[in-house]
This record gives sequence, C-alpha cells and structure tokens, in this order.
Amino acid sequence: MISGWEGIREEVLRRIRVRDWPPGVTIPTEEELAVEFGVARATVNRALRELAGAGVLERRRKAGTRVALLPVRKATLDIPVIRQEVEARGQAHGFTLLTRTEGAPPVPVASRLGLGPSARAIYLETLHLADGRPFVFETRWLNPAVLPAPLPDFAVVSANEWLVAHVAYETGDIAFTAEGAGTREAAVLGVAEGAALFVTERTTWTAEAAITLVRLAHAPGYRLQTMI
Amino acid sequence: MISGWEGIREEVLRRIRVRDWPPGVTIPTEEELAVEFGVARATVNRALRELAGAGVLERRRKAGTRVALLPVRKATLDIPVIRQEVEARGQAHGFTLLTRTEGAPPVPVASRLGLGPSARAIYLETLHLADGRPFVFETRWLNPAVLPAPLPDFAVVSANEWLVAHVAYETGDIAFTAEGAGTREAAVLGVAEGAALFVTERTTWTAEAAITLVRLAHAPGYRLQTMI
DNA sequence: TCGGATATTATGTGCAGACATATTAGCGCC
DNA sequence: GGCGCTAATATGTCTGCACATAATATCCGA
Repeated sequence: MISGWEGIREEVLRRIRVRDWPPGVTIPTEEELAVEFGVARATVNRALRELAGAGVLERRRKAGTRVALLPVRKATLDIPVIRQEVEARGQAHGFTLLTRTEGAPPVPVASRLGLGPSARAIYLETLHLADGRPFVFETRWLNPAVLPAPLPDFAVVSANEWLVAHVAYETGDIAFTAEGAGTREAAVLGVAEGAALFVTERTTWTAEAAITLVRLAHAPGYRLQTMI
Repeated sequence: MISGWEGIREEVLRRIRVRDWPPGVTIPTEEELAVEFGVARATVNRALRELAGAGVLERRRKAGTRVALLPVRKATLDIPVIRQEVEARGQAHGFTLLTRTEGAPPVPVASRLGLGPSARAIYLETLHLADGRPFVFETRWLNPAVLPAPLPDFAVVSANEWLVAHVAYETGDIAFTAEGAGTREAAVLGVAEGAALFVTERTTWTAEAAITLVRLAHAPGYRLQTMI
C-alpha cells in the first residue's frame, strides 16, 4: 500500500520508469494525486518537490509538473576533511608542512581571492600522508584579514581542519581537473613528471571576503566516487 | 525582518557563522525557534531540515539539533547529457561512431555489469566533438537484454541521449579519476600519449539489471565545476 | 549498584485549510 | 492579426494542530 511522502515518491518514480508517464508529459496536479492517493496535498507536494530537486521532474507554477525530457542527473559529492577521507579508507592520516611564507600573492591568485595588488597572504604547502605514503599535495593561499587570531601553528594543526572548525561557514566553488604533474608536484608526491594527477581546486568565501584558495593534487590512483 | 523558511535558514546560518552557535552546541528546539521567529513549527522544521541536508546541522530525535563539528560539505554536481554540456559552452556538438561490435565482454566489464561469462554485450566507441574538435572519447558497453527494441542506429543517435530518453530512469554510480592517455585515446583525441585526461566512469542499473557501463575520457582542459 | 521497564521529549510526518505568486490562456480592443 | 489586460490555475508557502517515532532520562525493584 502506498502511504507517506516517500511511498508517493516511489510510486511516481515507478510510473515514470514503466512509462505510464513518459518523458515530457505533464503529470496530474498535486490536487488530483492527493485525491488518488488519499493524502493531503502537502504530502504530494513534498514527494514531487524531492523528485524535482533530483532532476526527475520539472515544475512550473500554473504550467504544472512534467517528466524531465533530458533529465540532468544530480550527483551529490561529499567533501570531507582530508583526515576523515584517509581514515575512511582504513588508513592512518599524517601530514607535513613543507612551506609557510607570507607575501603578496601572484596576480591570478590575488584576483581569484579578490585581494588588492599589495595585499599580503599566507602561503602553505602541506603534504598529506595515508599510511605514510603521499596522498595529497595541498597548496593553499590564506587571506589573513578574515582569519580569527591567534593563528595556530599549521605544522601541528592541518589548515584544512583548523579552518572548518574555526572559520565561519562559507560558500565557495570547487572544480576538478586532470593535470600532468609539474616538477615540484612530481618530487613531492614521488611520481614521474607529467604523471596524470587528479586536482581539486576550491575557493571559499565568507559573506564578504575570500578566505582561502586551495589546490589539492591527489596521488595517482585517486578516485572520487558517488552514487547517483 | 525574518520571515519565511528561507529567511529562517539564513538567520540560523548567520548565527552559526558569527558563532552565536559554535560547532558542537545544541541549538534551541523547533518549538522555541518557532516562538522566537513568530512562525509555525513546520516552517522552522523546513529550514532546519534543509540545513541538515546540506551537512551544516546534525539532527536526532529527542537529542535535538547540533551544529556539525566537522561539516561534511556536500557539493551537487549536474551530470548533463554531453550534447547539452557542449551547447552550454556555446559550442556546436557533433559525434562520430568509431566502433560498434558485439560479443562477450572482458571479465572485469562483465563482472561490473553483473553479466554471466557467456553473456553478449554491445560495445560502442564514440567521439564527441565541440566545434569540430575532440571533446570526449566515449567507450560504452551496453547490456542488450534490458534495452527496448528496436535499437536505433547509434551512428545517427548518440547512445548517451537515446538511453536517457528511452530507458527507464535508473540508479548507478559514478567515479572520476585522472589517467594518462593510452595509445588509442591519444590517437582519437589528438593528444600526446600519457597526457593527463579527466575520466568519468559510470555504471547504471535498472531495478534488476545493469544497463550500461560507460567511460568518458575528456580532452585536456576539461573542468568539472560546481558551487558548494 | 545494576538492569530493565517506563515516561519524557525533540524531531518526523501528516492533515486541512488558506493565501501568495508565477504563468498561462483567453478576451476585448485596436 | 496583434497587443495588452484580466481571469484562471498549479505550484509555493504558511499555519495550527495532531500523532508517530526514536532516543534519552528516570524510576523502581532485585
């Protein structure tokens, strides 16, 4: 028997799967479905809203609800702290701070951080280890203007982890690319120059200013995986 | 003035950001927040539920709602059809079917598709073009047992697109890696052997059986990007 | 003191009704 | 026919209430 908003979600999904409601058609209104399933409209709404969020349905006021023609599948990625990621693989996490400098960042970095030409920033290079082997080479620019004092010793506390615990929740963007290892990356990660590396680049912001720009070059073999 | 569930979501987020509610603490109950904001509990519930879904809050019955200690950030990726992806970049999409064979797939493929050792599968190699230049090299195994007849001419209709339009909505998993271009990939994409390629691997399933296993090797410069 | 039954509590879900809002369809007018 | 206003309509959101469910806290007896 169908009941509850999850039950309705599954039933709607089933009808789409078996092509009772093929791609492109307008499905019955919330009102009609509520009557059919014997529930309140709010319950139908909850189910349809979830499916729209998943990209299976497209909803517009007055126009109604249609089955997506070319559904844009939405995959949700978890972006954990690196330590958690390593530990989730059953390995021991460690890290070494390789470099810590302060100064004016190069122009591309400054512009992506939204900093003026003379602003100073902190630069960190950290190598994360999984069971003692290189896992991720992290290069990070920090905007000291928005960091709460006192700053920790980043050789002891990973910047990655200190930030999520001590700096305001933020927005940002994240990008994934494949790049050949540069000279420095190759040396640090212990791979051949030009080896294919999975690279994550993230910029994070508070409401007003940029916090940090980080580039994670993962050791070969890294897989970013999720369910659809 | 704060009103509506989105307003409440923003206000809660603000309090977390400014550390009125630092990581780890239990925030007031829905009831209390409803009174404070002068709204119904359902409205507070909607706001908090969204934030919990985003990984900012952790909720447990009876225990209450806590600010996540090490928030697992969740990024949502859109997985569009390749044609849409190319057109969204303002380029013209085209594709060429390079290979179409049928036969018993290699063991690793058969096992990931959940096929028996003697089962037959269709193998396609397609090169997708953006403004005439190689964009993605697609290699795909199809399980003909679950495909609706008649099969189209995959030289005319991209398998990618035919599947989303003609096969039941499905679940699956998706993985991203960086790999050096093999001989064939290098030749097809027109890059040097060993060049770093961004690779997407997807397996999709109906409720019962595997539909397809596809590997997309993107031309250098590809960026998978999203907002957090 | 310990273990287990029981009460308490915060969230999860549901209902019926209401109003808001975006968007479309239709109508009238030129 | 084309344009602009108006009415109709489906979804979006909210309220106030209720009961379900899970997890914790408490109490009681051995």
